[in-house]
Amino acid sequence: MTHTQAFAEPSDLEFLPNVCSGCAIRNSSLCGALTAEELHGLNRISLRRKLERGQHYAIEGDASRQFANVVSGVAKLVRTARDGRTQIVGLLFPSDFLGFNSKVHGDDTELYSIEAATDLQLCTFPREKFVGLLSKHPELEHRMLQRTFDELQVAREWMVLLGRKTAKERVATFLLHVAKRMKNQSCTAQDGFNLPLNRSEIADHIGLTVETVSRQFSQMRKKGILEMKGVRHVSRIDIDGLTELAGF
Amino acid sequence: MTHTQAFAEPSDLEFLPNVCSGCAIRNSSLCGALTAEELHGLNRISLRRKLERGQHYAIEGDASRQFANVVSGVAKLVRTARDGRTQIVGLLFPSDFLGFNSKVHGDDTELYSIEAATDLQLCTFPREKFVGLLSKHPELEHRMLQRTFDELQVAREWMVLLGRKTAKERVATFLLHVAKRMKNQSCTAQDGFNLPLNRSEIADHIGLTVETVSRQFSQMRKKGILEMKGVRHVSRIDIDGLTELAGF
DNA sequence: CGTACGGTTGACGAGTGTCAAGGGTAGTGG
DNA sequence: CCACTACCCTTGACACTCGTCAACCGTACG
Repeated sequence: MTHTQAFAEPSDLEFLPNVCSGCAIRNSSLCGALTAEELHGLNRISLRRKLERGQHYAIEGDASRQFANVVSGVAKLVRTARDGRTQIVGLLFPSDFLGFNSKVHGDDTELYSIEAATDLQLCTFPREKFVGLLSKHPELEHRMLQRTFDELQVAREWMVLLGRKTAKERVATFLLHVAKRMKNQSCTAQDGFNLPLNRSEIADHIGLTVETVSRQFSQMRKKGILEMKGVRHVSRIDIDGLTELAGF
Repeated sequence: MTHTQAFAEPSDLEFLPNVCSGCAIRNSSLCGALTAEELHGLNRISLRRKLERGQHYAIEGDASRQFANVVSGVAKLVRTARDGRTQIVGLLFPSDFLGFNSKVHGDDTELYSIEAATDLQLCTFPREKFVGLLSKHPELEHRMLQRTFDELQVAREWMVLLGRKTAKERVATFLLHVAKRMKNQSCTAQDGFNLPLNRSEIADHIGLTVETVSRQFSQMRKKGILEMKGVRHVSRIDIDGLTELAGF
């Protein structure tokens, strides 16, 4: 653990590659494990990519050729059945990493579709190059491991939600979870946040129908636990009230 | 990637520590990343531990001080609510690793109870020593990463099950999953396998009630998709039939 | 201004949970 | 070896939450 994980000092900034130097997730993402010189190397093989809400970045079953960091916006991991049932198995927020869906080596197929839930900016790199970096930088692999544990942790909490919680508990848990992740980023804590998913996507994430989600929102608004401006913007939530409702 | 991952050759065997040399999971577990000499080191700090069905290895909220490999038997990761609702968020089969529930470093508390679902043999090591090994052996960390991805993958498939599948689909998926994992190990493929969970535990794993699980078992037996000898032993399953029922 | 899409609300129904009773089975002790 | 007990499993009757279907509303956009 000899590696520096320090936040970029002003003196460091001038040495960062152009793209990386202004990057909002420079330190919170995996890249935080890399020195300025190493970032230069990564920057040469990386490509910024913008997607609009609803666009697909990858499709379930396709070969996966790229890795990426989420720079801004929210992406969703989606599994869809032939009969139309869908489940969102993960949300990716800024500084989250995507593309490692199963095996680290080998030509893999995507296990889930990756879609832009909101307008999205990604920083992508070719698969092989990144795997090469991994084996050269133990600290990078270490961060990756840590991140994967965190994702596993989130997935298991979601198993509890999907397996045992009531509709009300699910919506409360969802709101708390999103609030936590949205406030960690650019959005100022004061003025609430925009939901990264519409009602139908929320339903697909917490295992309900649109109608049930909508009804729960209405009830919570009526009780004053939740205040909204429009259908997407949450202007205030009662954290304690929601925590009470969230169960477990 | 200079490290050998070769299966133990006869000539290697004499150099293995006593306990490790006869270990059923020597190569399939994380230990497969270590050389004979390294295993000697690990063996000195490791401790075999046996638990009977129902015993707790760790309790949710306690500090976690050990890591362990499952040598034989099946362990379950359990979350229980104050009102009694419980969800099993993971099953650990032989060669699976346990104890890394969130942070790699730091004094962590267990996020789930770990219980012996069947009679269980573990190979345990103190937390700090193992973390030390990790940083000295990139190959070990690499395997760990791979394994964690696999677990994440399983967790997400389970999210699909818990979020969107019907009772029948859940039971079918569960049977296929368990059959696959049980047959990979000692049990001879011919004569079926014993279910590692009772009906109530199965219910807690797939998000149903005991009664619903029982009814689905009965229906499948009636249809001839499932044959059992006693309540625990599955003597035959119709893989294609179950795959059909499993959905998605 | 019209259209399309997403959101909300209501009426109703289905699938699963709840409650209750009875049957098997394994383990224990006489 | 049998009987007793406790626990697990199974089955049935009924209830309830959430899903389905349908209508309507609001907003965004052409």
